[in-house]
Amino acid sequence: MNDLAVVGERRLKLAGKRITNQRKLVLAILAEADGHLDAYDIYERGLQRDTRLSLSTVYRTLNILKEADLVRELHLDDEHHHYELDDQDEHSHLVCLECGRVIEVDSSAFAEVAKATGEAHGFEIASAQVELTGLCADCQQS
Amino acid sequence: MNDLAVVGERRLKLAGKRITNQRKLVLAILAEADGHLDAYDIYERGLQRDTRLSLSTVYRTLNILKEADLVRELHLDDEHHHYELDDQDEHSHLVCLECGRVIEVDSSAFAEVAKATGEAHGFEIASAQVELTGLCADCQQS
DNA sequence: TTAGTAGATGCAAATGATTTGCATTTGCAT
DNA sequence: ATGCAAATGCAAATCATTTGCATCTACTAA
Repeated sequence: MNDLAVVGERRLKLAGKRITNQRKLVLAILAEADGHLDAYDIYERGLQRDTRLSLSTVYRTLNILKEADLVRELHLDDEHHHYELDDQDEHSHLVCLECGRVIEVDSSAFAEVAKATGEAHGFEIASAQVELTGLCADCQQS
Repeated sequence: MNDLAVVGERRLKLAGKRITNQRKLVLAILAEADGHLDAYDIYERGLQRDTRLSLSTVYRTLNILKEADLVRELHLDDEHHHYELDDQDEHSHLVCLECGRVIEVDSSAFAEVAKATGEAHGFEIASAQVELTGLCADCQQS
């Protein structure tokens, strides 16, 4: 099992939550994935390992993980949400309008600007969501 | 009628769309508002001026305006979308986690970083959505 | 200016993601 | 090991958004 999942369990317990098989499963899937899964993706992958998993539990678990700041909810498109473990390392998403490909890019530069922007308005920034859309290299040739 | 609404009508016509009373109404409401309306807000305000307006038309109109790059769809929370006229001037949103207040801030600095980030990955950036969350000055005192 | 028509609208029903009520199961503290 | 509050599965409920269809209307061509 991935380190990130272990950390997740620790933090869940700390938040007074029980460590159930389903929660371990969701955490493990999120930790193994390279990111951007939606609830149904997680449900499908989870079912392959344990038939004792329902879509509602996936949603409930995601909400708990979100509240515990263990996962981030992304708005990559407006169909449904996507989720990824919040591993604290600064990155944002580049979404190709043509092929839908999503790549992660370092975004420490954005974080700095965010902090400065917040300060200028008396805000204490908790998080910055940056979603960039455009055309990827491949799709620019059409 | 606001300049922005006039520009909107011109661009709608250019896109081969008809200028109907309902579309004028939605544009006018968006132009007058200081931003961040959701579909229902627009519907309610519209009804006060013209009973001939349905919620579906508001949604259909918003989608058309979105495709014509006349409005931006925001993801300020995960309840529903918010919309604002895309007046081309660079700004992003600061959302207070406590009171929900939303303020607009200049974001040309983000735009620059976005462009550079895109270039570094062969992407041609079309738009950058930046949503910052945190605690506003007032709410920090609690 | 007017008639014809494709495009737009209203209404109600459909959709689809997410949430919830409730009976049953299961972590985990004692 | 035991008990009970928390978690789960299922199906039904929600709620934002979309869509089918009959009716209406903006705009084009005569």
